[in-house]
Amino acid sequence: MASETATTALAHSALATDIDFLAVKAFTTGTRIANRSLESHGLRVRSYSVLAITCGEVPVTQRDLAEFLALDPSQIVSLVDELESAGLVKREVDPADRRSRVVRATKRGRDRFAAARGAIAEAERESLATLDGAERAELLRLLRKLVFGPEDAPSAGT
Amino acid sequence: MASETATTALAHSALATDIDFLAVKAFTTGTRIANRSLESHGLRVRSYSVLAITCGEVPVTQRDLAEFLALDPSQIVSLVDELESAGLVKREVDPADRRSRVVRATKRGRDRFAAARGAIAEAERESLATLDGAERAELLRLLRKLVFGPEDAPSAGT
DNA sequence: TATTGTTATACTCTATAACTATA
DNA sequence: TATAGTTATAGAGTATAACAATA
Repeated sequence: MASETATTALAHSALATDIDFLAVKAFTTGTRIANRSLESHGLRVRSYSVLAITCGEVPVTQRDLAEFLALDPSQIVSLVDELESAGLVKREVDPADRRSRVVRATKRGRDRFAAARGAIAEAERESLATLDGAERAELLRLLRKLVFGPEDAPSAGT
Repeated sequence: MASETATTALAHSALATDIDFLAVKAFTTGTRIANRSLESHGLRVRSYSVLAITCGEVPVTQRDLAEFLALDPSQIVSLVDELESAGLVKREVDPADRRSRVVRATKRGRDRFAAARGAIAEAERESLATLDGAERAELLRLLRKLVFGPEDAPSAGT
């Protein structure tokens, strides 16, 4: 069977020990699943990410969003445009600095997020099905250290 | 500072415990670094991946490549076109099934791969700098289990 | 002079559908 | 009829550059 040949070839190639390659392979599949799950909520992973952050307690500007999503400010514009025209977030001029726009989720946005969050959790269960609970926890810990750094890593919480 | 606000907001959002989100964030950065490292070798991560596999001992068809890179066969066509016109791989008609093309690295392709592999290793060191050796090993183990499954995972080797 | 948001553009990646040649 | 490879196309993501309003 071709698929057996494929797996064999991959397992014997240099890529089998390339963390970046394996990660991209695993998580592009994860993104695909997540995008399908979000489709019925009118979102994709990127717009979901923006919505999730604006649903938090800390007020954020578009510049803030660009920074930690590691996207160019111009990309944030279209994401916020999209969410705003759907009535999920609104832009507010920052009185302290009238160049800045603080982006906040509306009531409707928070409701949408709550529903979409369930879809994301389900997608994650699917894409991480081969890992047990302890392994997922460890994977989460390693990723947090990668993203937030050794010190800044927020505690895992409850 | 805005960047502190950004990290704080992210750490307090629902995304801080979303494995897929954190993984995508961590490894799109990794891909960016890897692409820059490969630039001087005339490759990108996707063409590097194809080249890496065709440098392995197991002969692979384009269909095989599509399968384990999780790309559409039509995307493989342009990747192989690109590598072939650079003289790094060549297509051979499979005598057993003349529909299939076996893709093999040329001598030049293997040399290029050897050089590029060093660049990839360097990029990986950079993108995983916050993890120590044991953590990288564990991350690799978890990713292999995700990609190859619990049984098919090739042994980590030396 | 520097920064926030915006518009514009080009290139890469992702996702499908249809076609050809072989089986 | 089914499969391997190919061509074509449209939409999403990535990367830059330039501009207006504000600091």
